[in-house]
Amino acid sequence: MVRSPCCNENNLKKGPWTPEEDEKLVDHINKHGYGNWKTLPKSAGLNRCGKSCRLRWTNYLRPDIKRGKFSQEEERIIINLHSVLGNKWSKIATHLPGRTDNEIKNFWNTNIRKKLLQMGIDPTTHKPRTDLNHLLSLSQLLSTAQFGNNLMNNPLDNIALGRLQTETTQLAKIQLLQSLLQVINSSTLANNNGFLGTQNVNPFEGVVMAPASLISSAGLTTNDHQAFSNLWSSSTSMDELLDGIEVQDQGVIKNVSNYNIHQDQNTLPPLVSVSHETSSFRKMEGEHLTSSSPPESSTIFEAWEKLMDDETSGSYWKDILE
DNA sequence: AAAAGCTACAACCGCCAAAGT
DNA sequence: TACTTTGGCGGTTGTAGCTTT
Repeated sequence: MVRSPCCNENNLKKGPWTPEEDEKLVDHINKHGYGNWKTLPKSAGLNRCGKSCRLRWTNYLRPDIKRGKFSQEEERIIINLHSVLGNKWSKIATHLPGRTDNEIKNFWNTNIRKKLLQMGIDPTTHKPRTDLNHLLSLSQLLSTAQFGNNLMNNPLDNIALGRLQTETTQLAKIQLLQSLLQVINSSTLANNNGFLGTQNVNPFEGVVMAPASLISSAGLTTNDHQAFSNLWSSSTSMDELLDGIEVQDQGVIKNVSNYNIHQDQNTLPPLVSVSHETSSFRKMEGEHLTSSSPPESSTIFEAWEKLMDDETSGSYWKDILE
């Protein structure tokens, strides 16, 4: 049986609610409660369907609704719960007093989802994105890097082109690094925002989880993961970090320095503690986090932005862009 | 100053499950 | 047991207000 939408019955009003309608609804519910939504509009003197009244009440007029911006704590809770529950907005809402499922859903779609996508995280699975669009950006930057390198083989090569090549390669190198950071960040986000509260995780878990095509196109081998891990934790500045990465002719990572540490080939790549006493992540996040407190989600989201704001790396970017 | 584009959010739609008859 | 009603949920749309060009 196909039912016609209730709001189409008897030319009932649709669209935005007026203050007068709100007042009628609130007055009626305050006096009589809301036992039957079907009959409520008529007895309240509203030309609306019961469903519309219920939505208006539960999503907007209810006295216990908390309005205003979501706090970072609320944002963290939403991400945590979403990673477990998925798009079960009503269930998520039960953990956030005063917030409605609709409000949380909107907040997710307009804010969190975009942030996760920008970080290279699939908002559905909470894992590094494997879709074509994301990989496309990587392949594009690899092409750019290759373009820069091809100039070197051109007989018309000159000083200007050489400079262009150097800068293009450098930019590609940074962008490759950014892609890696996205993967690493997303892994760290998943680990730290999960319920496990893991203190010691391998930041390269995400790299392992990343699509093989991305890894191979970036020229990363297992040894590179290890080397990059070492380089990452030992670098004290963006320059130092970038200096450790050598880009190959084809624009892929040719070599990552700092192979000297952990060269026991019979062991797995070393875990890098996210306590970050010595890591660049720690440096990026500043000193406001204690090693015992779990990192806030905001710091994960903002990690790259902070890296860009960093005096050294920020000017580095500025130089490149200029 | 105006048009176009973007963002946030209220509201609607259609489906589903539980309760009622 | 079958059918109907009702409430709830998640996806989607419409639009007001803001920002950018």
